Amino acid sequence: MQKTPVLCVVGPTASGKSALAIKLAHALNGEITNMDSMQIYRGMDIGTAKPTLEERCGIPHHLLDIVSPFEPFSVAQYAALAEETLHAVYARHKLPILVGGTGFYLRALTDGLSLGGIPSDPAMREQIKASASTDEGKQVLYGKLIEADPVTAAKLHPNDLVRVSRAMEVYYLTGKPLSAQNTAPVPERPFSFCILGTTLQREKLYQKVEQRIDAMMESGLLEEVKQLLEQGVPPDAQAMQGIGYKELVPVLQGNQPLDTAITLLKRNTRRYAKRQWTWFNAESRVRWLDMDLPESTNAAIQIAKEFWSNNDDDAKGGRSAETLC
RNA sequence: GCCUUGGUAGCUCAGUCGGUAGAGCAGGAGACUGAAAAUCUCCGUGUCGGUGGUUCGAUUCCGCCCCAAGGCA
Repeated sequence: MQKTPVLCVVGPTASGKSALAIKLAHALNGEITNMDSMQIYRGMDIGTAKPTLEERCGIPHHLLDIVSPFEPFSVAQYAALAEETLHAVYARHKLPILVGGTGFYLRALTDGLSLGGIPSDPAMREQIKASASTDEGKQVLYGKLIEADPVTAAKLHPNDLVRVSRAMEVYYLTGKPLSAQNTAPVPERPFSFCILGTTLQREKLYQKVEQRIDAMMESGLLEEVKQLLEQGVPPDAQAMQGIGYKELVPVLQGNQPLDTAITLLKRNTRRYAKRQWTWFNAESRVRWLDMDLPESTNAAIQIAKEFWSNNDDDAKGGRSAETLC
């Protein structure tokens, strides 16, 4: 079976993924699919640095604005939607370009995580969360996991409430431990990936992060957060845990001075970038490009062209990078 | 010019009744199977301002010098 070629652009936040992706799409007749866990949400534009219509330059962008900020969302949902989208783009003889900084989503696609088919249960989560609201509660919960699923428990730290909770959730829902769920071998992937990583020197990236956040504030990030709250999006909604949102909510509630919140926002973004580096550095297939070097864009286009022509006989040369809007 | 108080980790500071030092923040490294921008783990050597002296031994006590803040002229 013919595999669907997928060009990926990954990397830490503010390293120039979106801009590079748009150039690649132009040069290679591609369409972009979002791989960012926050840009999927509607009404969250400034804080997620979602490319504006103008920035999209007429390139079709998929999987942006597909979820209401009231709704939770998961990797499994993402993987299903993304697979469908990537195949559909390819069926149109366009190059599918996957862009975003969510490493977990990438892995779900590249490795075909056997996610087990047990969706989350909000009520169950609520209950588990309540039971673990204290330190003792956490210990008790972890103790239960040791009994129910020692294999998973051994892999998790007792403090990692999110994962301990999920393991218990699966156990309560199915009566079977999480570690016994995903035993089927992962089928071969219907995709062939070429992964480009955009990066910058650390200091330069951190500088760009600062500038970007100042620019976001000027563009009305506070107003955006305010609107979400006014629409009734609860502050503990999954969407509101995004960087830029969770820091500004207390400001609007009058519990935090704005300058403190901005300092926190910048720090959290730096730490996020660091986590993204950690994730993508561990992914050996990534071909890194220093976006501070002017030749990187053309190098990316070269790599992409080669990849595209090796994977699709119909690959027609698109326009050159210089003819952008 | 004189007096006072400081000068210890990138920052704010603690401490050593003389046996070469430690918190918070910042930062660094890592993990990650349906919350992933989430969640979690681990990581603290620095001419203790400089220089002489006392001492077996000084970052700690004493002298002088430099720097900073405040006060008096």
